[in-house]
Amino acid sequence: MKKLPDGCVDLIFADPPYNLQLGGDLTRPDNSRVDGVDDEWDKFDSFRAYDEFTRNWLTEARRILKPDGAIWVIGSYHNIFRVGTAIQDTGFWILNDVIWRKSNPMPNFRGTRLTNAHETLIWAAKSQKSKYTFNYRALKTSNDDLQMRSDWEFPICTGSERIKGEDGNKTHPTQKPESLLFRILIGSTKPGDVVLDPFFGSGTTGAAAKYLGRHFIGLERDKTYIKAAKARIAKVKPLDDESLITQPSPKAAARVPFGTVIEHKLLKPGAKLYSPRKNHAAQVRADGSLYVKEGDNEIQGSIHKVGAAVQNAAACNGWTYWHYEEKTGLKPIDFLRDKIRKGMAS
Amino acid sequence: MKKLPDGCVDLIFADPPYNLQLGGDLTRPDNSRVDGVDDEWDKFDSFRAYDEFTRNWLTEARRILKPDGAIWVIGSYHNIFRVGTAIQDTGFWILNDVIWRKSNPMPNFRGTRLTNAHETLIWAAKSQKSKYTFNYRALKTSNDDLQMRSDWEFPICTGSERIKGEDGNKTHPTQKPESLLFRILIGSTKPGDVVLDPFFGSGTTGAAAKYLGRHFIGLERDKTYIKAAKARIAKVKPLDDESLITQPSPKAAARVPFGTVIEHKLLKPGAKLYSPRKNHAAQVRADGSLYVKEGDNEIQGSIHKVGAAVQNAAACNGWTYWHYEEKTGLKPIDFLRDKIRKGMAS
DNA sequence: TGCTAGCGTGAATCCACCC
DNA sequence: TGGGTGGATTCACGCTAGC
Repeated sequence: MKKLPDGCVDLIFADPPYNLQLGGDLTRPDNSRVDGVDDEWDKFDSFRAYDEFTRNWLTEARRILKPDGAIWVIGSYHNIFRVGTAIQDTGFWILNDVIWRKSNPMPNFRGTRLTNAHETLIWAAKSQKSKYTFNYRALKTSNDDLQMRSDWEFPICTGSERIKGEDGNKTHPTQKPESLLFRILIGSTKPGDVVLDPFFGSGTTGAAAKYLGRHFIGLERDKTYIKAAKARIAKVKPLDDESLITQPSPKAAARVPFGTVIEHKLLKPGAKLYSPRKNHAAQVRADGSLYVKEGDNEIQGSIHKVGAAVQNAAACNGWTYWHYEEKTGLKPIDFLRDKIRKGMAS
Repeated sequence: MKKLPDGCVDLIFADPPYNLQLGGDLTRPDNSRVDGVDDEWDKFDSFRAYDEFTRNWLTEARRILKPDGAIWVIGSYHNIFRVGTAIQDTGFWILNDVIWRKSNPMPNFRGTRLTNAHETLIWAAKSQKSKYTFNYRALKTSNDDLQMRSDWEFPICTGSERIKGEDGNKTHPTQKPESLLFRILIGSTKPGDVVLDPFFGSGTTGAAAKYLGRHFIGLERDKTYIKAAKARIAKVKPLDDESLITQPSPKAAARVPFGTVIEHKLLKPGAKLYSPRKNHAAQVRADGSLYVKEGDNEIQGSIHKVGAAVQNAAACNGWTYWHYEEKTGLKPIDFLRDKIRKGMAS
């Protein structure tokens, strides 16, 4: 990185080590072992050591950037706050933080915390005065003519996109999806721009850059990664100039869990719900569970579980089974979900 | 804040200011006045002052927390990286970062950046050792029986919930939605817990806490805000106790050793237990141990140890692994434990 | 060839209590 | 306080084997 001249690249994308601090082994409920990140390159002695590492590469990165250049950095809660602080301290000007919402994250197997379902990206210009590249129209068009938001949904990198060695194991533990890099490059570079990735890894940045007609420089220490990245990028066929348009992904209806209905106060805790024929009644609790007492039998759980239990059925769609009382009669709680979907609830 | 004693609150929710006007003119370390023309110095001093402010209140917050207490802090990219770094440096242990996805964010009118459609929350325990409160079941139930993720969608605070002055203008610039606080309190406090909000503002924390049967302490300098918050909270009607019961964790249930099942004669010594696919069989002994003989291999021990051994697994939950035979087919012995817990066994 | 059930796996700071 | 043990704990999706 030190060998590169001042002001020679338009954009930097960086996926630095996250400084994860994992304990012992983690197993899934089926006793299989989770293959975590235990590589040497992710080990730092302290926050201070990580901060020094971060400031060093960010300072070099800023030197190499053109005056109107910009940087993207990705991370998780383990490191992103330290990276963000260093970005501000080294003179970059933050433009947005962007959330990559994973459509298929790994669950929290022990039920000890929330499912870690996102990663954070920081987009920053070299300085407050930089006239950074932002292809507003392109992103808006690809988003069904709505302004592109700061939260992006993509699946994690799996299947045939994921690079595997001869042994069938993943070559790189943290390969990023190309779709993520596509959007970044489409939104913040022009064709012909030079993109630098100082933590090249499996070469996702290079593959996306070549595909989209951008030049790239990739820096990487590990020879296995370099070899895999070279082979991968060699296979990429650049798009012709006219095809550099992204396709919007059709979105399914937003999922609205029952707890949301209570959080919106469309139903209050303590409210009564009824089965269609009113032969079963349940009480709503603050946490979004239902409670039924019939004789000596007490049941509690989700609207679906409790609905199934009172009917002695294997499964039940609580949204259509449970009803609330209105002047005009019973209405299914699905009606309330619909209100939220349509934005009719404040 | 300095007046509160050590270790007196269970949870802290903080929405710190991120404007850099912290009162008084900024001065350099050498006491010379900051010249507004010198951007770099200005920026540096601003960040330094903000960091000092942040570290001060976080240190006090940590002192006031009980050993097993936790903190939530909300912010945007202007300040959250500095806050997150300070949280780590003052000894808190980050549990999750959570994204509040705004369903109706303010658009970016000039089209110069992405629509800023989210804010970031950090959830951290007082220390790595803290046994923080996490109502896993409650959140999972309210999320239609799926683990709660780290990205939450709520609308911004508008309409009748938004507090307005006599002039019709909003009283507080960044009033948070009660639904957000609702989920935080349901997920990470118990009824009767004490919640502190050191930047009380319009009192959303107090309103949600009172509604959910939690005590609260609110700190605020601005008299207008105090008055508005008091009036607001006075109107809140607390929920009744029954609605506040949340889905209990199985861990909280009384422990029933396997021997008890035999003592209750729900299983007799000598009875046979089977694995789910009936490929392993074990014999129940009077002392509550199991015995398995497969070829020359003899295994004995607890239901868990023997279950793990026959599967060659590191661990096993014997209650769900071993089944007994009934007319209708195999049933897990967990069913018998449930009978005892419910007092249905003689 | 087509469909399905079952298996594998992903940047993870992943247990609690008793003695 | 450290070791032993009871026993709680998973979502989405791609691939494969089998019918």
